[in-house]
Amino acid sequence: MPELPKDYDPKIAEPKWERFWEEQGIHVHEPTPQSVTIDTPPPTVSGRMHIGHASSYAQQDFYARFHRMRTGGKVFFPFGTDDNGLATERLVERTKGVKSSRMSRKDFRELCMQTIRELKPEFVADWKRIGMSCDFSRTYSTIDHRAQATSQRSFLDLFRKGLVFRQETPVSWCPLCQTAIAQAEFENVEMQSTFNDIAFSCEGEPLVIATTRPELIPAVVAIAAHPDDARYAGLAGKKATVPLSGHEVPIVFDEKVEMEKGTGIMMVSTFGDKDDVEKWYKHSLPLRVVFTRDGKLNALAGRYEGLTIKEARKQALEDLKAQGLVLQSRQITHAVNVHERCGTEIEFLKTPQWYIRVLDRKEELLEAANGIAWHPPHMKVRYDHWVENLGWDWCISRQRSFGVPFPVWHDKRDGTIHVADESQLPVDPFVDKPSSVPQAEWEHLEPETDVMDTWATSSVTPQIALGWNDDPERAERLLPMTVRPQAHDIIRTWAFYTIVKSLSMHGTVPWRNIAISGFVTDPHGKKMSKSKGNVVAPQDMIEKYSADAIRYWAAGAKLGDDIPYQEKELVSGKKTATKLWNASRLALASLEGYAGFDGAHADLETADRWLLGRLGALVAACTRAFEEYDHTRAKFALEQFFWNDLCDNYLEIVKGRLYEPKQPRERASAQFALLNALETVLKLLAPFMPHVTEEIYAHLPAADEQGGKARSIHLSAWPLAQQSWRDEEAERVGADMVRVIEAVRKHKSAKAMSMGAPVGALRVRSPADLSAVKADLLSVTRAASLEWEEGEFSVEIG
RNA sequence: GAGCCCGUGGUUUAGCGGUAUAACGUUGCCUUCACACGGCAAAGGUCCCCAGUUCGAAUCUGGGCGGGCUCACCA
Repeated sequence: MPELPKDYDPKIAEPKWERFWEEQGIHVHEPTPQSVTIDTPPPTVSGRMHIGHASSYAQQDFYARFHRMRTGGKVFFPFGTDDNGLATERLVERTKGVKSSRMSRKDFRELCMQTIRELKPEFVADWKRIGMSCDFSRTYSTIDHRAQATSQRSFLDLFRKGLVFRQETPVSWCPLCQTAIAQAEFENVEMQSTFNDIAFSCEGEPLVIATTRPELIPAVVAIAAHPDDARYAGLAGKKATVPLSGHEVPIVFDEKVEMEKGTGIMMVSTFGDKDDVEKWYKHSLPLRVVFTRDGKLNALAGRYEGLTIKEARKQALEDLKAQGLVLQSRQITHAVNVHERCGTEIEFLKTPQWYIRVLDRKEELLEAANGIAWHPPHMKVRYDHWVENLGWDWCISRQRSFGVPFPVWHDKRDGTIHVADESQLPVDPFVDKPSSVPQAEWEHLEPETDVMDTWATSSVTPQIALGWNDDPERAERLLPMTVRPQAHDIIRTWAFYTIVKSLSMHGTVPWRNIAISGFVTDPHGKKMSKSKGNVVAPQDMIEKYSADAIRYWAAGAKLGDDIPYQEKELVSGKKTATKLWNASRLALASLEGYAGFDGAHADLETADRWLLGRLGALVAACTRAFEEYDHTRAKFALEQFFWNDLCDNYLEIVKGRLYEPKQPRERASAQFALLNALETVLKLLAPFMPHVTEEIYAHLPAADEQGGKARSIHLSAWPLAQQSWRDEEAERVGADMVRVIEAVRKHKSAKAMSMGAPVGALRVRSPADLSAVKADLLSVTRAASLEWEEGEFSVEIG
């Protein structure tokens, strides 16, 4: 019998098994329509993995490993990294000390590619090191050729369906990043601001308007009041004169003006915010743009030209004060939309952009979400809410350089748009030419300079992973995928955009299930962030406690629930692994000479049938929990069984029969139950603790696995919930037996006796007949004798 | 301003109609015979508050209070 060494060292064993899995291709799987397919989130290459990643990816891996065992290896679990777009540009600028604006597009793109190549191996290593069972042999990047081709093909598909359009319209703009951004990239920040009452004039009469943005006064195109506001009814048809610049603007009436706010009458400029944009459209107002793309003021702003928005704000206010036009100023705190990546206040700029239609498809998008099972169900509300409140179509163009290029050229002569042919993807319009256009015409073409939003590509992760670009029909047979695991912060982006794309491209939802994980917070439930300095490096924790311990901790967090991170909680995973190791050591050592139990289930000793009955219930509970994405319930049930039933009670009960059997048969009975329990517990625990269970599994006797032992526990068959193991009578007897053991322990503890110390005669009364387990009870309690009679439970110890 | 989630011993948490689960921590005892990274035992809870439904509520309903998250508010 293969003996287990005394100690288990995860520092050696874990990397060893990770190499084994990879070398043996344990997780490699070519998907078929019967496969369980997982739309793994590609993490953004950014330094290193953090503890939040560790926990949410561990949770995904639980399902992958469970289903892999259940389906005999038919789990498609791809891995990719997201490494294009603004986040990557910023990473490259930071680590290389460069500015993209000072480099050529070509050089910057090359530097980005090179930087990713440098950082990626170490970055991906962290994912392997927490035991992710992804198929790393097909790791993709959202900027590699296949991803670019897939993204471009998706664009062409939508373009040909009329779901993509190009329009010059006011768009949310980040003056720092100098690009358009989408609604989903807004972040709200409370800011201090000054609300100023400014005197405009109307036919010689003062007209007081409150604003926080005096620098926008030169951009004012109208004054607006509520149609029901009696104070301003008389202004109908009149013109107001704008201070500083002196131009005249019409007075319009609009229900959206709040009468109670400020002075009840407001200026409309092009553009201060979303409402200005709305009024501009609604009242067909002229355009007076005072900003440039980099957030400075232009010639139309007169003497403010060249100042930044903030400088101009200050200067304009001073000028107005000097002219006595500021009647009142008060400090207020108000919410301002900023760009989530850089914190810069968002402006609106009329520029040509590419959009995907979503606004007129809200119904369809809401309906689609009903076709996906949300885990937990309440997370769907966030999606619904987002869709209901969409204010813009999805702007997918970015005025940046490191992204997937649009497969588009413009004809200089008449602006005609030419797109690439599907067969030539991926294309870079700076380098390639559209095959549909005769060569003679190429000189008239100029490339589309914008690149796509990173979400325009990460929204096709199912298609990238399933190889849709190479074989669309096959990929479509594999859709929808089984599950999308992701965190709740990107429901409005990643989940939403993926649904938009899949509906548009294939007319189906991208996945049948979506499993939303929570966040790891600091011990007080606050978000972790670099700025708060409360981030935790999982690498250190792996070193200290093992990857299995971190995974075990992550298994304690329900889907959707945030987990407060407390280092001490990693201890329990480590202890569980050690306990498992030691229990296995005992079990394997006591299997010496075991050649199977020759008999039917009913021939097993009662205590053994009790254990197997409990085990059967455990298997059923764990299986159902995993099927329902409720890993915490599986963990809880396992923990109970393993520590209480198996270790504390059963192992103590059968030691006598294992070490000093009165007859070989009672020993074989215990060995049968013990081996089954051990093997089953290992398998049920394998999704949570893949390394230590693999190490122990390798030492299990080969003969006892039905159908032979698998190469890896992770390819072994998930245990069946054996109905034949359930045994009501044995479970009733077992329960009372445990009560007797507890009573004796309590007695010994009260007398300060060792648990191994002998006691005198036991007189036991209990509802269940304990005569069948008398020998086991005498052995575990070390009692001199035992007398049993039926009755209300009681134990007397002589 | 709106929505969603949560509120159980010092901390984290299970249960979700019959007064409560476990871990960590605390205290005491126990080391030949898998494990002191262990075992046993003890102390510690008006299950946020109020009202209702019910024979009975931590569990259901309504209303508060507190925390977290999300969306809106940007003149």
